[in-house]
Amino acid sequence: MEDVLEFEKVKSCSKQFVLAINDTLNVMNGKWKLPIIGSLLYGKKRFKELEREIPKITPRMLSKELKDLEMNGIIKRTVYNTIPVSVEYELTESGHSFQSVLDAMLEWGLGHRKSFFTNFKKVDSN
Amino acid sequence: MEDVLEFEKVKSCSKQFVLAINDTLNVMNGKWKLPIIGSLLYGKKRFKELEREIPKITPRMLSKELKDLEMNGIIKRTVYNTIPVSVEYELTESGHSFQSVLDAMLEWGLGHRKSFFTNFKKVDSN
DNA sequence: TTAATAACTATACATTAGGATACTACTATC
DNA sequence: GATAGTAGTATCCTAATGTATAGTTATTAA
Repeated sequence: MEDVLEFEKVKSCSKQFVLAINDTLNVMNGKWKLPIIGSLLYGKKRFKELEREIPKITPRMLSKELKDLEMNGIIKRTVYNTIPVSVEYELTESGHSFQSVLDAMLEWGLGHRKSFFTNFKKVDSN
Repeated sequence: MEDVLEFEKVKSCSKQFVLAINDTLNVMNGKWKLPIIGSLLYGKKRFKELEREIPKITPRMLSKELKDLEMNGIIKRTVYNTIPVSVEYELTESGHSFQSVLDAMLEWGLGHRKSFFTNFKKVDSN
């Protein structure tokens, strides 16, 4: 309830509006962030597991994007003193809640595909 | 109802999942698409109006991004036979419905900022 | 006739993102 | 001793993205 009020309040305040949306944009920007988040939604993973699960990603890119996501508080990195060391990556609470954005994107994307391929393409071929 | 079912159905089908999310990502990708969509949410605008409303955008970028958005069925371009010609840009239905994605991004962004500046930063300064 | 506005386009340049490839340190296994 | 696995780094290079600046066509207003 309180959150809905705050949400409505902020929609009219463009500075905060822009900052919050920009934060969200930064979290997903680039070619690899969403695949990484998507993969971690199903549980914690190690570096090599992610590398295998995400087709065509190079270790350089994976390493860079993981650092980015960690700095933004989306994932948590844990090092275990095994020999050799193993490292696990998992989503933070914020990271998990990001699924709501993915859901909105999925829903809009599906609706848009539908209307795009019916309305627009037909008009185009006249 | 039907849409919710379809939504759930598709979440388990990763190919469509990825395509739809990628569509959504493409719509907002780049530095200028969201500012343009944001500006058009408040009503139709002409080229020069957009140029004035969006700080630092160059006509080259504005022109390019408008074409992109038009091709993707997000905005509609109308030319009027005034002298000299005037051109108006407005969101399509799909374009307007994109606000749901922006709302999700805003809501997540606000929540994330909150938890980021309380939890994370405090832990960081220990 | 010079300037201003609308709606762009053209050219050249700079920056950034991402890709290819090879390498490190450590250990275990064949 | 060679190979493989883990978790990455280091370099170099190209392609995509964005910026700066100027020019175009047409018309009206001073």
